[in-house]
Amino acid sequence: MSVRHALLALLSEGPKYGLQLREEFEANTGQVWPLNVGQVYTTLQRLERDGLVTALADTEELEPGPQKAYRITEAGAGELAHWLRVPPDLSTPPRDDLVMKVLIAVRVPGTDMSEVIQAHRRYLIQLMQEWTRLKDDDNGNDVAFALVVDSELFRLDSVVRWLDAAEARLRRAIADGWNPGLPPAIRPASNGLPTRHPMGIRR
Amino acid sequence: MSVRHALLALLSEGPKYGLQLREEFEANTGQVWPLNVGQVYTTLQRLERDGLVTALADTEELEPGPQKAYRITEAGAGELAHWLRVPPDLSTPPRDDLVMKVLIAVRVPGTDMSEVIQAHRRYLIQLMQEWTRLKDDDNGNDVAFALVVDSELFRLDSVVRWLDAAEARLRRAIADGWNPGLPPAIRPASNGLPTRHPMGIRR
DNA sequence: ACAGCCATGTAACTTGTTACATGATTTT
DNA sequence: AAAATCATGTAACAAGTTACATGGCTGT
Repeated sequence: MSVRHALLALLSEGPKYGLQLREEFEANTGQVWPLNVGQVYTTLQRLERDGLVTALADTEELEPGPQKAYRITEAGAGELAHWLRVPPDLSTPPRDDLVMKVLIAVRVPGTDMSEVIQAHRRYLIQLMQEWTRLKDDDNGNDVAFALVVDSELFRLDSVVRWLDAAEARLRRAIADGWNPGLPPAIRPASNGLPTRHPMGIRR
Repeated sequence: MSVRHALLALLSEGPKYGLQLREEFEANTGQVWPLNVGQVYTTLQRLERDGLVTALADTEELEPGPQKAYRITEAGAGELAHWLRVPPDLSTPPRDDLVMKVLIAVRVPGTDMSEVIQAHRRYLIQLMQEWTRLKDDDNGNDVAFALVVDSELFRLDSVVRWLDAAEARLRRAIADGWNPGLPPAIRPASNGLPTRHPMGIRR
């Protein structure tokens, strides 16, 4: 969702072309987040269509050759500044695959919830160890790399801690006779109330 | 990406139809993760196309009416069991919008990195407070709600801690004379080596 | 009869993916 | 001249979003 703005930001330093944008994007994220070239070109097309960017005329080419450079526009710079200033709407949290898997595992007949949790926990720990080793090897040389790896390590750590909390809570709930998927009526009765999002956003 | 498997899991309890699947999905995630109906139908079509699910014949309808129920197949149950058992490949971490924004903010001329970080930090703290209040109000009544909200709280907390660490690290780096976007040559020289992903995956 | 909900679907669009096609330039 | 790599693009698909269309059923 933010590749668009990332390209805009790189272009705010001066006119650049497709492959160059990909290279700088990947360098700027410590080579941890690959960016496929196809998306660069389609995104540039959309940016141009939306007037945030303009293709350089042949007469003002940076270098001879097949490169097709783009320059950010006034509107583009405005959009970028706005994006930097305003936090995105996070009132409906993103669906998380692993959380979903755990919530679902307890409903699927014949599934050992703890086994699912522990298998994933082991995998997460292993990943964290590998990232930590890579970070130590780099030894703070590449600031972007350190920042991106840190973000991943912080995230993985929070997932592991959630897994532990979730397992404990589920154990307790099940011991208390909680049934995750109380067989719902085929056509559940409506209570007549509009569905209300917990954060107060009416859908 | 996992709505597909979530629907498969719900269908593993017995035949169900579109709107019912959406209702149970949202109930199972504490009404925190909305699921749009259109996606339910298109996902069911893909599941049927892939042989993981079959539409019930009219002669075996659950109830008279316009509902169109689906039943999980052997292949579907197998796919579901596999998904539950095997952790997903996380060796290339997902791009995170906020991390990207910070990495980019330091490159955009005329941007106060600390201001961007602090504005987002305040917003995250506020969100965490709202979720915490909602969770307290519910008082552990809805286990699914508590688990989903916890996952969000854990995640937001890790983001806040990353923001703090990132700001400190960036301050230090800048003080040491680090320049995020050393003006790259228009056509950067290739070092001849294949781009290597940090985790060892060759792209 | 008609308003409103239940239920299924489709259209148009964005973002992202992998894979392939096509030239231009540089290297061997 | 051939091979490699630089550079731009397109096609096809998956997954997600919002919005709209269409019918059946229910309650007033």
